Amino acid sequence: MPSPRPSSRKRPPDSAVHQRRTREQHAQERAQDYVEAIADLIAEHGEARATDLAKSLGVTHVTVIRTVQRLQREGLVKTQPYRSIFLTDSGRRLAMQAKARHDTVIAFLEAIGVSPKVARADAEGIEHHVSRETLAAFERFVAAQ
Amino acid sequence: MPSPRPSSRKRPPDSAVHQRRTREQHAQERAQDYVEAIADLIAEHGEARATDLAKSLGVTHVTVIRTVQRLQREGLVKTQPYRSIFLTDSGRRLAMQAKARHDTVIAFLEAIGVSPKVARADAEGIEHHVSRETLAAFERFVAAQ
DNA sequence: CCATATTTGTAGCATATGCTACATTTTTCC
DNA sequence: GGAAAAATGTAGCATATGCTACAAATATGG
Repeated sequence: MPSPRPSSRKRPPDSAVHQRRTREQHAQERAQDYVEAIADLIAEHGEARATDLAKSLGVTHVTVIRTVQRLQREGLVKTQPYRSIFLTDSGRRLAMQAKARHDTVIAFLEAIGVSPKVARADAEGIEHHVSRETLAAFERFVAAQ
Repeated sequence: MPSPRPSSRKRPPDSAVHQRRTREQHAQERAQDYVEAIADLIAEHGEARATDLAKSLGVTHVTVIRTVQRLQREGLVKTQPYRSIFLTDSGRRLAMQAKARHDTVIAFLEAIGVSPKVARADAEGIEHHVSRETLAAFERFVAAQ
């Protein structure tokens, strides 16, 4: 007869599945933040430089350079030494998706009465953890206001 | 006259402040997940063992052992070699706070029409990024249903 | 009581991401 | 045109957190 202990289950408990999913979301999070920040800088200034990205993201230029190199390996950005940073088609798509999610979360939080300032701050983290279903519920709610 | 470039500002841009806050939240996230999982195991089985934590969290027992050692250094848990894992008063308080936030986020998502299954999955990540103000808005919304 | 199974612990590997220090390159300004 | 400032790049440090492999300790069952 099966013991109530999680260790006796064949199927991982939901908590493990959820935790793993959250970690996978974290693994994508940095890339999304970077491509979104790059897209913002390009839209606002025509170009994205490491020094500006560093300021937007609150890290040193070293961290930016390292991470941009990784994103280039992953095909999300394109850059050359001492040149601006550009988004690839993949990177642009990811940036648009991330921004859309970001904006939806902000709109939703404001719709339930959260101040714009706090909504923007909280959205930064929340945006990476909302599933399609939750996002759709947020959109329905905002549309119904 | 101030330049529009972020690099000319004396005050870091909001984006940098938000990003930094999100990273700080991530730094706390693992500790909260662990103490919450430990509290759950103790409540359900009377004790928390590394092997059970590993299954709950979806990682190997090695990762659990390492992280529990860190949490012990941080005063959140107490354990000895080959013994069960216990929460300190600090750890217990953190677990309760984390669980309360977790439960509020789930209740709220369900209240806006998200299925329980998806609500639980999304709450896992969202719970770490909601400020007090946002949580209060969630609670008001749930109470008004 | 002992063999086997399970759990725990260590070693050493990996990636990610943060930093300081310093060197090199580019840009700016006089 | 050249000095100074700013930006970029590398080296090497750090922590966190994931893993496999293997060894040691404990628990279980016959």
